[in-house]
Amino acid sequence: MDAATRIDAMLARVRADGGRATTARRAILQTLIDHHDVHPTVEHITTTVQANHPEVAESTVYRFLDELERLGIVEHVRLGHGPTVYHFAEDTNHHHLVCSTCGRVTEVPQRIFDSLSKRVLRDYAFEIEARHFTLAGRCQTCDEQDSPGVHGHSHR
Amino acid sequence: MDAATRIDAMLARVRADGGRATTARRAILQTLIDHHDVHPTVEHITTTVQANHPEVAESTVYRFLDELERLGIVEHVRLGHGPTVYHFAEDTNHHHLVCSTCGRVTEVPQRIFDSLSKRVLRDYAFEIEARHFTLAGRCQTCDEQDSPGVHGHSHR
DNA sequence: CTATTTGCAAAGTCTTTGCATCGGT
DNA sequence: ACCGATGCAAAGACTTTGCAAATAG
Repeated sequence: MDAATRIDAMLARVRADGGRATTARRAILQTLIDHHDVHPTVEHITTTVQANHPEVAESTVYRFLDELERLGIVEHVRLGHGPTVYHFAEDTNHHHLVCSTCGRVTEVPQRIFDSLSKRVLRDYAFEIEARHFTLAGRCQTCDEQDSPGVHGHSHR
Repeated sequence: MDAATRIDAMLARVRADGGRATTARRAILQTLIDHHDVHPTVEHITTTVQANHPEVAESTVYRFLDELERLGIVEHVRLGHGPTVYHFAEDTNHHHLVCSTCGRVTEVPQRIFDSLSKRVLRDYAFEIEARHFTLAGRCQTCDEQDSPGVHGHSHR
């Protein structure tokens, strides 16, 4: 499915909810698609959109992302100390490992979590929200870089 | 180990790092101990401390928590849209399931995550930081309350 | 005594909101 | 035309920082 088609499909859901398909919204969705691999922030999205549509305001991005989240199209995660990052929720068949040193995102399939989810549901009567399976850690590259040091103070 | 002893032990680590044991710091640690089950925010901690020490400023709490985190004594988590919450890092043998509806925290033992961690390390060369194993979801009580609705919009 | 810590206030960062105007349907 | 969306600016929530005074060691 190409980007234009995906955008139309998502805007169809927006309209089904009483929302409208505007230029700014198309551009925001385009940016989300183009940068889906970097978990963009609102600032990142706004700057990118403004390259072609200089008038688009940050508040528009915030408001549309809220709406997309309400519709279940995107999710947000707040890692570390920085601003919130957004990504599509539709990618329901995989989750993310975010390296807390280099920020690289590794995708892992949902099935990795299946047995854990089942066990927690059975033993603790708690249904984990799959979309919050974003886990922090260290990728191999960063781990090798300063493995001599044991503490790994990052001092933010 | 009683609270006074735990506080002394933690202040000993602070002093070993060149820090000092002050009244405000004792009160903050006492509050962290008393409220360890609710993942307190800075505001929560400050208000509690101020009951006995009205002069203690919020900035003091922020600064001391930063230091405790740097020393590996506490960790922070940012869930949903609200402020950062803090908890002891020492509780290394369990993790938290936080209900996104009622906020209740369920503790689960570390071993639940062991096989997942190993698998991710082996297959993806990624070492998950155990302390970020806080997972969101729905507890049974909340799940039963509005199970008829399928979507469960929470509107933040 | 000296270096760290504190309270206070100001500044900073990220996010939300009010409102007149604009634009999609 | 109608009602939702937008830009802008202001306000809000949370956090950090500067600095002189206070205090631990």
